[in-house]
Amino acid sequence: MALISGACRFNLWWVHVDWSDTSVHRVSFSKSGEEGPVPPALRAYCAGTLRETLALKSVATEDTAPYAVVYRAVCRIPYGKTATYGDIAMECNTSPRAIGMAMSRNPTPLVVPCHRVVAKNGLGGYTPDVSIKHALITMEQKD
DNA sequence: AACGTACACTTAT
DNA sequence: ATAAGTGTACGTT
Repeated sequence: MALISGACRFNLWWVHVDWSDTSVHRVSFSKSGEEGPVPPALRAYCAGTLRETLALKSVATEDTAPYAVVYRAVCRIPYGKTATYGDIAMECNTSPRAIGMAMSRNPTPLVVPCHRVVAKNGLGGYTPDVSIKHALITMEQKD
């Protein structure tokens, strides 16, 4: 199976996706890009027409992946809602710091909705830019 | 309100 | 094998 590389636009950003027909391998953001093939569900999500958690498989949730357990817990966060690092940590029987590390190393943002994980007191951080996180949360919470 | 420490885990030396 | 870093949380000052 060949890897497909494509991109679609979200807000003011481009979402680059490396994926096969069955699972997503890598998702990244940049300010410029070119239209290309992306999973239909992901495209719909970026367009704001898919109002639920992506059901795509990600390499991040494979059993062999380091933070698989954490990523699965993150996927459990319902669309439009958020959880704190502490919440996830409790679910995984781990510490908030491990969650932060897992999120920062998340190979597939969006597919694993790490943007729904926020700090207890506010937004928390995000790479490459918190504005993406904010835009995503805003989009999910708007009617 | 600010500071320090503890939490679990990964990556680099 | 050891040390330090990480998008935190909580208790104490």
